[in-house]
Amino acid sequence: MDEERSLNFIEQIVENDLQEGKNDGRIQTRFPPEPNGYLHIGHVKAICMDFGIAEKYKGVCNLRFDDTNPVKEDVEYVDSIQRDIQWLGFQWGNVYYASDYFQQLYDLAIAFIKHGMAYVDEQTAEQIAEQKGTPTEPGVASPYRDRPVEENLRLFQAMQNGEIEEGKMVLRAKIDMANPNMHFRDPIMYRIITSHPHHRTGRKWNVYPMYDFAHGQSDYFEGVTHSICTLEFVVHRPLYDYFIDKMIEFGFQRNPKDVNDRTHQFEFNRLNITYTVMSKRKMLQLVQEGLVAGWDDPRMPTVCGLRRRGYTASAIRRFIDAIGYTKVEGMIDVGLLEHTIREELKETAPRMLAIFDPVKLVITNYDKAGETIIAENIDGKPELGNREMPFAKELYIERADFQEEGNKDFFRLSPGGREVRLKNAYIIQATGCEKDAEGKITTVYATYDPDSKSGTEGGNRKTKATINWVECTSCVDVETRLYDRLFACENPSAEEGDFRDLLNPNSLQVVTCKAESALRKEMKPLPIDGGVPELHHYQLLKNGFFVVDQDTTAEHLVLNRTASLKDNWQK
RNA sequence: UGCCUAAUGGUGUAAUGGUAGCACUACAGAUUCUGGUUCUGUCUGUCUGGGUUCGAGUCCUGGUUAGGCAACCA
Repeated sequence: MDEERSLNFIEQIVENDLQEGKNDGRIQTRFPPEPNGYLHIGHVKAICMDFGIAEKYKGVCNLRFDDTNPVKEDVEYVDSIQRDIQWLGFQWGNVYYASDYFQQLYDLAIAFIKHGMAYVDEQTAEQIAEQKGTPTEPGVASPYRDRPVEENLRLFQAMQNGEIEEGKMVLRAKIDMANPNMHFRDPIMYRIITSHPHHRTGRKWNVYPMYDFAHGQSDYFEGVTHSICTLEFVVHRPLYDYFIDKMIEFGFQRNPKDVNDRTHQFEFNRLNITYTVMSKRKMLQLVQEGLVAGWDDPRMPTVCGLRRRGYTASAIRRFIDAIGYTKVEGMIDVGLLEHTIREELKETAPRMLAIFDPVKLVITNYDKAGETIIAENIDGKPELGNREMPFAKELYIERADFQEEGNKDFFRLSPGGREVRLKNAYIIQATGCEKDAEGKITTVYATYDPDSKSGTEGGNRKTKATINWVECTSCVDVETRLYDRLFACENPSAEEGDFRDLLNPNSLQVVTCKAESALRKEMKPLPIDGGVPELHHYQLLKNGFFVVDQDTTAEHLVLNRTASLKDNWQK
């Protein structure tokens, strides 16, 4: 019997609403990104919530682009957002745009004016900000606050007709300049934008609604029942409700039979992860200043970055599932994200041998030619197939696997020391080494036991260590990009000063290693599936999980390290 | 000197008035043809004062601390 997983607080609200028969048992959510950047893992948390609730309670989740600010938005982002959501494995009901509602919102604004609840303000942005007061002091009224309705109507129409210069006038809701909630101090409903065409409506509109005058109404027009967002919008909720109340009052009611058929906003905690930044502004800066290679740089917390790093959609979703939803603003250890991808890849990623810091090993008593070893892709999982490994007298091994002077804590090769297994092959024993003029070891010598081959009866002998090797003539050079955390400190956003000074200088290390010949099959351009390069994962034994990078060509194989293996052998 | 949120091991999250549990991390031991994995075990927690109750992490109340709110951004 499975332990019943407890509901998060949003699911509890939804189940209560369902029990009470709200909205006729209808569940509708939406994911409302602004198309002004690439999706990051913080968005994924929202996506899993919005789509997850709809899926779980047999409702629908629509994708709505909140495209009310043409200055910052672009179709490029519309496309990438859709691609990323689909890659994550979610399916929306419809694609909507806030710009679909520009006419309705304009009509609604006219209604506000006619009811004496909105006015055109001609002050500068600075003057308006100044009059807003502070959280502890009330604001003061604009001199234009009591303009006659007809004048407001005329001026607002002039704004839309393009007769007024950008920045010269705004439409404000007439609410309460002394309200303890700053958002109620006559919030701006509309501003003029003529400098940029809208990516969908072109030059049709010269006035554009602000978030607070667009978001709730858009939810309402669509029939959203649960409008779920992050905690920083808690203070907006009263205004969200206010505008919808007025809209119903003014006869813009969606379902005339039922005043309770309406949307409510709920808020959960935003995702913060150690050693990274999640702000679009900072991420944009990293990209534009070339501090990372692009939005899909494998160090970036973007969906495309994580994907290029080798994170699978299922691992990302399991991570989101593991961290949960609450109202506590916390900081998630990036180690948990790494744990989820290791958990998956350890079951699925074929193993390969590669040598990162090679030294030649000569097996002095080996004289066979053309020997090939058959190795399982994953030990103990024959169903995942096997591969061929050429074996010969001369191999490369890791420099760190040989010590001229061993000790009891060192399990690997040293002259006269322990017997050591060559992975999937023979047991050897070091006999000595050769050095160059600087004293650097150039060759290690060993003898092997011909009866100790893996898989044979004589091969059952235990050794304390097993080491990596590749055969010298067949191995292939592979560029590996070894990634580490982007920032050197846990919470870059909390530090004083410029966040760029906190970058980890060693977040990318490029090393060419010698990998076993089986990896040659990857030396071709990566197939593209649905606009997204396919992910081919490997574990380079003892080194970590790697994924084939899209820079790979027929001549040049590039592997990104997704995550290292845990290493308890440090001292 | 405002309004709004919140506070459970190092981190994240459960417990919905009735045994403070799970995951990650850390540490120890066992296993292992990866010093990985796996298994076993250990450490560590209800912000604080008062109240209600047979019983409070949970309810009430005072405090403390942290975060959000003063864009013609979303």
